[in-house]
Amino acid sequence: MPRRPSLTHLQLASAALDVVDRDGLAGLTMRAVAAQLGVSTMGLYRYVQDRDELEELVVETVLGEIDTDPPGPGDAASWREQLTVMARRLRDTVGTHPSTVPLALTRRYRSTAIMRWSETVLAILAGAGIDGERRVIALRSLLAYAIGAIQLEHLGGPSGLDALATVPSSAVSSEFPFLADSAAAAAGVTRDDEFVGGVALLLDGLTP
Amino acid sequence: MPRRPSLTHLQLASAALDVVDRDGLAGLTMRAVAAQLGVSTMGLYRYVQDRDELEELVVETVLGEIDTDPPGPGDAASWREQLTVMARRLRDTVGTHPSTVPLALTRRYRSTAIMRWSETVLAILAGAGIDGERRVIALRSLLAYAIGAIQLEHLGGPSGLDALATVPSSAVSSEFPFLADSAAAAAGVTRDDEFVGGVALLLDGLTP
DNA sequence: CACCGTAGGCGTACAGGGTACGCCTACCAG
DNA sequence: CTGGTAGGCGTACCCTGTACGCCTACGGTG
Repeated sequence: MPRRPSLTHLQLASAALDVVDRDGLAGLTMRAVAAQLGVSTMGLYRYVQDRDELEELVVETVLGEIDTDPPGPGDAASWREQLTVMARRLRDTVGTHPSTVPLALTRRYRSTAIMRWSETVLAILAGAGIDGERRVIALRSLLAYAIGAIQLEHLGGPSGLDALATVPSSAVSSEFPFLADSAAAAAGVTRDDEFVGGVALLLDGLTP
Repeated sequence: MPRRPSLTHLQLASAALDVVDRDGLAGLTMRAVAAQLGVSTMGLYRYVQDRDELEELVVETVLGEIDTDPPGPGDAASWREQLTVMARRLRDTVGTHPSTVPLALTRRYRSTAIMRWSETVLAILAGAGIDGERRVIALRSLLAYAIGAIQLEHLGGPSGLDALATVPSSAVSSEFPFLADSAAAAAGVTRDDEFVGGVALLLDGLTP
């Protein structure tokens, strides 16, 4: 069995991640990644079937950085706090590589990292006495909320709140009075407040 | 001012939407849309700056189909029911064109359709006596949840619940016991239950 | 130590894709 | 009838992803 492979999947993934972080998602090209590695373009196809598989690798790498250990009772006493920590970890980790957000969230992925995250969340929910279908819905809701919130945060809030806060044109104000009003109120809400606030709503809903 | 434009933006948009619904997102090509309209490829650039703008047009068309009239008291008496109706409308409309989901959710859009939706939601929230920053967070949370849920639904649940439900391999079961258990419980939960269940959690959180 | 089969490595080439550019042509004012 | 204006589009270019086939390094065998 002559000639060992000279690259590892991990090298591939982090090279690709470097490219994305530097040149944005549009810059993620087989040629660019190959150049980053000092390898010929086609060399990549030794390690990856497809450009698709390369993207999957990037996503897995990013998601793999999520700390999925159960939050120790030291860090967070109540299950509410523990779930908040988990949600934050997901958001903060993905937020470290903003350009990969569309990738991570659009891709049809069956990520083991997300499965580990889900497993820990389910364990916390179980500890809170939430079971059966109720627990299924809780997990999906938390995940759905986190995904959507990350997206809104990084792709420019389509609610228009941010934009309206900076440019409250009177035309907009008259057609969307509530939106204009909310834009003003939104000025006092940080991204973090917003994210954690939404998590709190869900958790309130879970609390009997 | 000789020669009127022979196409309207609406024609462009619906041709593009036809292409997407037929050939999937990958089939959305300047050439394909042009062919659909019986026009030369470059003809499209009379109406659209960019492929990007074409995609925006598609997104706006889909989102424009959302009914953003306030749900009449006839349809839904309580504000909870009204908000549920609004969330459902968003989800159901986007679900009509599944291929556009990555587009609608990935794109950095400042959609007037979403603004109209937001305005109506804010009005309902105001009617429920929810004001100020609390209302901002409520809107963002509902929107974030809806976006994430739509995504999970159409891009293959990354929680793996669906996959696990059909293939509960023992290896997975032992490594992810809670996930395996939840997969079984998930079998009894329909997509609709799941979506509305998450909305209910948020609304419970909003109810004092 | 020579050799050769095997499997990794990569250069070339091609089929799409987006779009810049410039000519052609239909229309309307005079 | 005619000239100018602005829409319409064919051509051509560059940039992707990737199929294909040669080249080369290695390690077991004689």
